Amino acid sequence: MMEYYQNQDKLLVAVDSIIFGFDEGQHELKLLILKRRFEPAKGGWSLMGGFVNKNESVDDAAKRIVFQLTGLQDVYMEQLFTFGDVTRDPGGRIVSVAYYSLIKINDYDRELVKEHGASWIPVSELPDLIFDHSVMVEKAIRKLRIRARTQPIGFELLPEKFTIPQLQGLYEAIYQVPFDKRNFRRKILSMGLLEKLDEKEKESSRKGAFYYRFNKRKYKELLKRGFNFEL
Amino acid sequence: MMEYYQNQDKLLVAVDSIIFGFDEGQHELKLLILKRRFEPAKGGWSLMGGFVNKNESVDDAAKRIVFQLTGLQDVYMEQLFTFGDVTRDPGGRIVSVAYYSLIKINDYDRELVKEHGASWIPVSELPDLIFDHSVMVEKAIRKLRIRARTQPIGFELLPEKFTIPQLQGLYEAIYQVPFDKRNFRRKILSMGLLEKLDEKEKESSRKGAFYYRFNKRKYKELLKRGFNFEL
DNA sequence: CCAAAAGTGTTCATCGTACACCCATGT
DNA sequence: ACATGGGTGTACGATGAACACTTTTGG
Repeated sequence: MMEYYQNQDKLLVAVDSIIFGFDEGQHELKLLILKRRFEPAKGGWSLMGGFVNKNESVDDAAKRIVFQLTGLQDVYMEQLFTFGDVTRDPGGRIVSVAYYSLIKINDYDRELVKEHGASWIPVSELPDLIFDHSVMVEKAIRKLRIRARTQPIGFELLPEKFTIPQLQGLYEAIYQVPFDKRNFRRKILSMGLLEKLDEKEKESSRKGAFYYRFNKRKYKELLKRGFNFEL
Repeated sequence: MMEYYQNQDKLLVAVDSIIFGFDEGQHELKLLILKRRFEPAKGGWSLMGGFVNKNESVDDAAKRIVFQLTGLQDVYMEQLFTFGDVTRDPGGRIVSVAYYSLIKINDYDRELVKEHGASWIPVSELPDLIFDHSVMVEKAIRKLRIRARTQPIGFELLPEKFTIPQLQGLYEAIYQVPFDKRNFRRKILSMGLLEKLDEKEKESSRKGAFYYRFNKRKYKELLKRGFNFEL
């Protein structure tokens, strides 16, 4: 590639990843954070991060970081914000592009997570994080809430087949408030985006709850016609 | 500053600025763009941009860019998105953080704008822009619309005193749809954020329209009590 | 037969939307 | 007196919120 733009400062560009997971059993939204193994701030709780390489897009770097920690590819991931204060990292001048991603909490590679010294922590019990990472997390939660109301991204945190009560539990975990189950069911079904299956989930109740499946095709169709999802 | 993090790639980091202005007379939202004076893509229509210096925050760089072109400080400005594809700029590997800002279209420094070869173009008549700048602009318009409905940022594009019809014209320019004036007036006044003044604006009609002023103090108070603005 | 979660309808208040006429004034 | 934009009220339908009982079935 030709190089124009001489004599300009070059900076370290990093990616930090806010990885949300949902724990069906415990009705909680969790975050994957790790103990830092190097200076500065060695031993502090931190988000998973890494530097963007010269021949790699920032998006790809973010995917790589999540893959390194969880072994997962094709995860829902969205750019959050870029943090560019001069002194945000005492180890050097680093511009950090933060991403958040959603993973099904039972899918990840436990070995990789253990190797990196990472743990799942409920978002309501997070310790202080290094540098500006706590700010990143707060911002991510706010954005996640808006997105979950506005687009059906919450579904990414559940298995392909899920029950209405599970879905409701997920939304309650994201918003930290209880919903009325009649209203919730009516609203979500009235959009016509869920297919009822014949099968029942029988773990969590005697009666059993019917499984549903999200109809992605139909969702895309409706989008084209100006539909907008709103919980 | 100690330098940890050796042997990592450093990249050029740029800021690109999407500068919106509102033309009261013409009921149009305009964008400030310029003809590029250097390679690559010399002569193409471009956003105002520049590189982030080592000892300058990314936010400060964005403010600097807007100041260089318009002579304005303390402008409403918000980070839009970071564009990080490897080949987005054929002149080199550049990560660009895009910002958008709103200015009162009669405030800017005409000399500076002329020096830079910049022009105000209605958003509905934009030419093709270089690189990924058109994508940036589309994204900015989408975000501006959401923000304007959700936060009273539109007010930044009007003088301190404005009339209800002016405000409505602004929103119509942002959304490119007409609103019912009775409903608009009712809704905006029902929030209790506008103070009616005794003075009338007499340019645009025989009868004259009362001036109003946005009450920032009251807005912040309401925000604390969980109020949320929604047009 | 009982505990535990799934599932189901109705009422009411609120809000958004559609809609048409009078007012004030400068020329 | 008339043209121009400013200003006002009401009726109707849609939507969101509150609320309690029946069903199923494993133990």
